[in-house]
Amino acid sequence: MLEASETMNDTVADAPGTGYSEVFVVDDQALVRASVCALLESKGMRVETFSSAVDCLKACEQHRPLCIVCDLKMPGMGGLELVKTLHDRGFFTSTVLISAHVDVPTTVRAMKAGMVNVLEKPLNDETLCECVRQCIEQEIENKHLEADQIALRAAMETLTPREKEVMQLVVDGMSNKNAARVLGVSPKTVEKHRAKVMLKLNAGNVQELVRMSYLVQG
Amino acid sequence: MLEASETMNDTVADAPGTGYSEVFVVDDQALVRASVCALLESKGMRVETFSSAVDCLKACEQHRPLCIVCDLKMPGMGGLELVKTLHDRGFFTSTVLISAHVDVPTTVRAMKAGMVNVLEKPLNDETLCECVRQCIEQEIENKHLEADQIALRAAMETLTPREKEVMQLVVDGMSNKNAARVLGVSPKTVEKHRAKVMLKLNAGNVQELVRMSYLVQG
DNA sequence: AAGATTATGGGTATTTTTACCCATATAAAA
DNA sequence: TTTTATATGGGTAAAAATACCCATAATCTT
Repeated sequence: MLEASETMNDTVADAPGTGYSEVFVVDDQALVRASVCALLESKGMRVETFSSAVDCLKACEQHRPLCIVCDLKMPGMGGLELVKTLHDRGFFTSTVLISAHVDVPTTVRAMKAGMVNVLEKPLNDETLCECVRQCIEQEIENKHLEADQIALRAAMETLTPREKEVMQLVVDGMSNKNAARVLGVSPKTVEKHRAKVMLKLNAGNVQELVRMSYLVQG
Repeated sequence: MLEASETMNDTVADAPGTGYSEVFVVDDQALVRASVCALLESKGMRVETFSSAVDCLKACEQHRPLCIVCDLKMPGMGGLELVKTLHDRGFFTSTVLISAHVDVPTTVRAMKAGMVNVLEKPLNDETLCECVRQCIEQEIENKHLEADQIALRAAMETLTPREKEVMQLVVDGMSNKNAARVLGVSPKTVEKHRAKVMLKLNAGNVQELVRMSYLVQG
């Protein structure tokens, strides 16, 4: 059984060794949940189980695992929609789909949706373990990069609407004078906003600002 | 002087209407080749067929199609190795895998190798056509992006070694004064090189320069 | 040998950016 | 109600970038 993870809701620090679950297992069948959980825990992984995709989504809001193992067909939201929803929210956690009777078109759709693997039931224990292990390894690699992105997004959130507008115009290469004309305000005001943006994002020059803008979006 | 009509094959202009084959069909069975070819040609596509992966590879050297339809199992090189080889050579042409008896693990491997779709034999005519049509559409989209990149790379090639150095320092956010100190030259010289870079790359401001730098590399 | 390219440097002037200072008005929060 | 955040604007001065002009020396090409 799982316990002790109710009072914590930090978003970044969930590498191995912090007490957080590394793997989320989502399946409507209690038997599958139990067996997969037991298997992974026997390999030393911290596992949390959910009986539905929505429960998993809620938990992901609080804490991101390093890997998600989910079923294709579940009452309500299925595995495919789960991954799509996570991706829409900016969570690109490696997800493995498991199911009985998977066909080729479904597999293709799953891979296109962003699944890293599709495994058929009955599950081969060794295959699943190896797959999850690889997911976790790769996910830890990505953590540092993502941490930078999260910090940057947080800093961006401190920008006021007007400051965001000015930032976009600056990133697009507009001079303060032209930006002022576009926004219908004095160049002095644009300078003020621009300076505030640089300060809040801790950017030393426009080049950094452009790079930051690229990092969070296209 | 240049003879444009003969040397334009390997770069940009092979969109529909130029007389080149849009689709390459690779299968060791003549019957499959013939039927797939007939089907696609009946939809107005220009098709070229190959009985082996190596023949297809050779043809790709001369001219890149907009889509490749290939079999999984063939004598010699199979469909998976074909795509991998193409990707290794920098050709990311959308490829569709067709085969009888495809299983889920193979499908996963194919998708990871970069296939855009996997279809089972016997083929559904409508499905295959739709799939190829989508590939072509997307590939044409990519052509323009790639064309931009190629043009940019060409422009970058016109930069002298020193200009490239200066450009990198500028993109990294260094002021002319600091760049001059790094290079051990006068700020005036850096200004000169910088101006030349902006002119040669047709960049209106530093922001554009940073974006260009991002477009060609990381 | 003549011309082009590359790399170097200076002078002058304008524009742009940045860093300080000053201020007011409005709406939301304490 | 006072404070805070947001958005607005001005003045001044230094720093940086840009746009022109001028030049020399080495190397490479024709």
